Amino acid sequence: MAKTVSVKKVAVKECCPVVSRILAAAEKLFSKHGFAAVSMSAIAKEAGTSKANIYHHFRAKDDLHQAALRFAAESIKSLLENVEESGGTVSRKLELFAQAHIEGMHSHPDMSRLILRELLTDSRKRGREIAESGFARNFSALTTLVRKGQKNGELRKDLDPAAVTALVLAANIFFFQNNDVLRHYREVTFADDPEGYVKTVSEILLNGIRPR
Amino acid sequence: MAKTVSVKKVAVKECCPVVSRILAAAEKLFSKHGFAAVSMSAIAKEAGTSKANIYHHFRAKDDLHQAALRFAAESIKSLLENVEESGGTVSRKLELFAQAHIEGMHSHPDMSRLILRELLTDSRKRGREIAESGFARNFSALTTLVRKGQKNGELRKDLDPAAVTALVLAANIFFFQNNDVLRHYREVTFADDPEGYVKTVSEILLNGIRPR
DNA sequence: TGCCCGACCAACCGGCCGGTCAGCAGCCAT
DNA sequence: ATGGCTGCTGACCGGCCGGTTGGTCGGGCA
Repeated sequence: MAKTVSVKKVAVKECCPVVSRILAAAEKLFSKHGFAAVSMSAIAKEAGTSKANIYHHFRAKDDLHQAALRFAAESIKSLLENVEESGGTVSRKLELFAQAHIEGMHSHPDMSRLILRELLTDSRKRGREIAESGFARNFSALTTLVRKGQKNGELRKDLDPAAVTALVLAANIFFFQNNDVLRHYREVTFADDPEGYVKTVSEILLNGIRPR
Repeated sequence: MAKTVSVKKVAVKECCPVVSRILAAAEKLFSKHGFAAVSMSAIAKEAGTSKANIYHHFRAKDDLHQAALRFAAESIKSLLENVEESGGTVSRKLELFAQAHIEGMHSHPDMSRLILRELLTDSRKRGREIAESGFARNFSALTTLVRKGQKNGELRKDLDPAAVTALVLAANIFFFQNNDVLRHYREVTFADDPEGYVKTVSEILLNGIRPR
């Protein structure tokens, strides 16, 4: 009866159809409106079940949020795995990573938004570490790749690899988060063309905006 | 008695001390926890007044949120005004803008977070346009600057000016939003040094990460 | 002095919140 | 048939929510 906050299910993935429906509903609503703005009734309605049934499968609202977050984070495998084995220059790998990263966010917008939202929420919050873990995986993999490029002379050695990594991720996350806003600026033509955006950004990062 | 949703005060700035205290409290709490997660009682407590008194000055919770947002957005003057008259190359001006931009966010974190939070919230929402307006001002001023640099040959002409602008803003906003997360990555050394971060980023953007 | 008006507040309202619980339909083993 | 087990539900709870109300207080003004 103690107020334990441990997570009920370890492998929560697909024990039964209603659970994954609940998780999908939670993911969708939490990512769109935020944790506090979504009621359990709303989630139940979206999942096509009853509120009590959610409490049959999850201990509390916070547990459900954690589970949805964990489920989303699990699905983010290291994007560099496929890229690494593709052969080619580090520059090329960087662009491929960026391409895969932005495409991944685009095809799983709810998951991505859920994680990003948690990332920039108040620290100290439970679940923050889950969001961070997925983020950290990509960050450190990218940094390693940059270091390799510096070692073999393909990239400048006088730059902080973490700063390069931050720039690549920043460009992608910015595009994903602010797409709706950017879309109706007349200066912006790339809002519906993530691939073109990544190409331009890669070109800028690799060769700079000053003429060579 | 009609359910009008117009804003009560046009110049809401400092009609009386308690109003600005309420606005400051709203700005702080909304930016930290989000609209739905903050109760009027909490704002009243933070502002050192009563909930009823807030409703004496603002029609509804949403009105208060709007007012706080408007107040924050008003204070964002075009950061390029001072930069423009500084003379110097376009490259230098770009770096100065970035420096001023990140410093502005750093010294008014609540305002910045409030606006950024609103920016990435569900479209259709009232108040989104307020957040967009401040964003748009900086975006289009920066784009103009980039165009000027392209015209006088200082910057490459084959790059989309909006993409360059997006990259500059992305780098800064990413740094500001994710600072707490980045801080405890061992690869990251620039978390407490925004000036150094901007310098590195500017160098990358101007000259690229490939050796010349 | 008397009065008026805006700033302010304690107490309250209906309603929705997260969370609980007794019990029901179906199904399998006995 | 029957008793228990599982997956699930409608009805309900106390509490907090956004918002209202009736009224106090104090300074300008006649």
